[in-house]
Amino acid sequence: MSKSAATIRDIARILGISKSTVSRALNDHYDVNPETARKVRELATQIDYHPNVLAQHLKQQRTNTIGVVIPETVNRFFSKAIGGIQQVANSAGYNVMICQSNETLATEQNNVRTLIGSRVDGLLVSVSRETDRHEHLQYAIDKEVPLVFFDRIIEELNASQVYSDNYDVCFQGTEHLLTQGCKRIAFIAGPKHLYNSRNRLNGYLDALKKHKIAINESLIVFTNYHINDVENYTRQLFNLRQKPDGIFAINDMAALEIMHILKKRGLNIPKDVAVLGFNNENICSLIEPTLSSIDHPAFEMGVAAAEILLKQISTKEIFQEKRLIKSRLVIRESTNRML
Amino acid sequence: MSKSAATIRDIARILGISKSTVSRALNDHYDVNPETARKVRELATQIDYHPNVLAQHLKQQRTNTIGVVIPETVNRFFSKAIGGIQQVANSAGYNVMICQSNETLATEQNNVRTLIGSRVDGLLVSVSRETDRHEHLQYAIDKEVPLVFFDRIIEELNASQVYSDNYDVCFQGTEHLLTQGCKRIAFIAGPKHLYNSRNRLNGYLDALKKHKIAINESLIVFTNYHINDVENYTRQLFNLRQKPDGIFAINDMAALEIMHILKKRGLNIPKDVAVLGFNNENICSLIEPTLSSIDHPAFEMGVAAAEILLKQISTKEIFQEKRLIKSRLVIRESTNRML
DNA sequence: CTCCGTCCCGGGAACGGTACCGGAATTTTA
DNA sequence: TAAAATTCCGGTACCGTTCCCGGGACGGAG
Repeated sequence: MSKSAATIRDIARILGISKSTVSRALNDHYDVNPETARKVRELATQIDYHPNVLAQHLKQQRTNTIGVVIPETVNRFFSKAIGGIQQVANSAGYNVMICQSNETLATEQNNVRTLIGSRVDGLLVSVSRETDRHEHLQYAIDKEVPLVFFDRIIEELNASQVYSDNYDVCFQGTEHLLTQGCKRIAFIAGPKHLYNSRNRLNGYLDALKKHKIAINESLIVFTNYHINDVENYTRQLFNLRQKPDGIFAINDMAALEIMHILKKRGLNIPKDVAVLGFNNENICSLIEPTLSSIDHPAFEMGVAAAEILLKQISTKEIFQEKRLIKSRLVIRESTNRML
Repeated sequence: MSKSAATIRDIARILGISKSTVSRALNDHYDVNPETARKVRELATQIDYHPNVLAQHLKQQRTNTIGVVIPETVNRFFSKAIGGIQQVANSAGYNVMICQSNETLATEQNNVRTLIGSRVDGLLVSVSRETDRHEHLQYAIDKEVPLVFFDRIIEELNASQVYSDNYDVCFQGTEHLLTQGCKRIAFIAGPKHLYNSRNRLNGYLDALKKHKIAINESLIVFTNYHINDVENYTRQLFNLRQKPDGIFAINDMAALEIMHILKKRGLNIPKDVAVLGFNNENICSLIEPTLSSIDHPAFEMGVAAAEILLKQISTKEIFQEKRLIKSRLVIRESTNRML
């Protein structure tokens, strides 16, 4: 026993029956005497038998595992989404294999390849900020590996997607800043080639248009989600002749750093500058002033993505489902000038 | 081609050679004509052949995968550690399978079982806050699955461990608060049965002893890392006749919430109450006052744990290595009364 | 008594690789 | 020129399952 695990043929040998019978007994199939089935099961627990899943997977050509490719787990949005994914997957008897692209295209390509190589039953992908091409994802589709994008989607590809209404909520957030009296709203945007970034920016732009505010290119900053840029572009923005009186930031951490810098400059938030974040982290309600933000439901998106993927796997059909998970504007002190 | 992937025997059939030769060619073994090897490789890329890793794993009785069990990915300490683990693992050609226990013993037991069932080559574990028994981990040891604990270790078990000097750094942190003039330091501790919690608490207690400060039980709070307790115990602490003038919190989020509550009560930090956090999140330097904290090197611990595990796997030896990763006290405004 | 159906069970072929071993063909050495 | 060594290759067993298929035993119906 000790070293190498017990196999089905050990049970067969000890009981003096064939391994086919043991297999049937263990999988409670028909065509097996209840008495022998009982003996098999008894012996199995006794000698601590556990089926070799590798062999099972090889035989039945599926792994009961879904692969997840995300930019990075330290990003709270994604770590929350993983929670949702795992909840759904585990309760359906699936394992989850997580790969981080570290926000680079090259490792994302690697991840997809190795996951497909590991014969995962399906793929959940949120692309890196660098991903401006997608042969690797097309490859998965060609191989007929079920694929669902979530949050950072590639709209051109024929795959299911779970997305949020970035356009609407940014429109709404910008409008909120306008109603607070902001005239010069800076927008900290993400990389241009990302679908989400474009939608968010368009929401901002259209809100300005609706309210007949001229668009000022110098108030729009394109970042790469790098935290260390923040100081630079904040300085630039506030060296303008026409300084911003409102900022819509790409995420809460950036918003916090911006607020920190502005406070050091002696500016009052929200009186002098209103600041709006994105993601609605816990911290938003713990700082001073409390930070208005966009609630971006990560867990729910993970749940939805996993559900769609599992449906796709079980039905073996290749369909394209698009599910919208709504975001929500949460107003706190940092944009509330009415207090 | 289309549906089912190309196999080694497809190549053999097309080239009119045996599959053994193909196998040798692909694994560039000796005993194969360079010319045939070239033809094999050529055809392999041409028909997009990729070895079936399941079959390989089954044959060679190893999976090139390490299993990781952590409480939860939303905890930034662990998501950072995952980064370190994956860096080491991937560059050594290993895959990583991550499971979350969600801080419960039951799912931790499940995780360990399924990972062992999946025949991972080794296990990296940081136990849940509930884990007060460890048959499931002993089981891994009995099965001779290499096992390395990190951060949240079980000292009684005969396995390698990567830990940090919780005792020292808490001693140091407490002493720092004392030198700032604090007389009544509250300590927000973790669950008593966790090794780390005990060490931290002991560091605090011994620092008080060294400075001949009487220990006041009502200043010690045992929590479960639940954020929602914070308001309760903060209220309790400040309803005491002898209110604390210093707080050593279990993590930065708790510290932030405490500061938030105290500020609403009109208390000045650090003058009235000095606050010390734990983990040294980015946010520490972005809030007001900036938060002193303990730098707890998550990434490095992940790296160290993975390194030890891989060494253990490759040498096939069962040894017990204990590696200390030093933490560091980072002093900022929230505990600096000298300004 | 034969025939047929039901209930169990075993043999063996897969799944897709790897590796040992033996042997044929060719080259080197005595 | 015969013997030995080298080079290259194929056959086959095996990893641990699942599953199809064939068949023996037994009972009831004709």
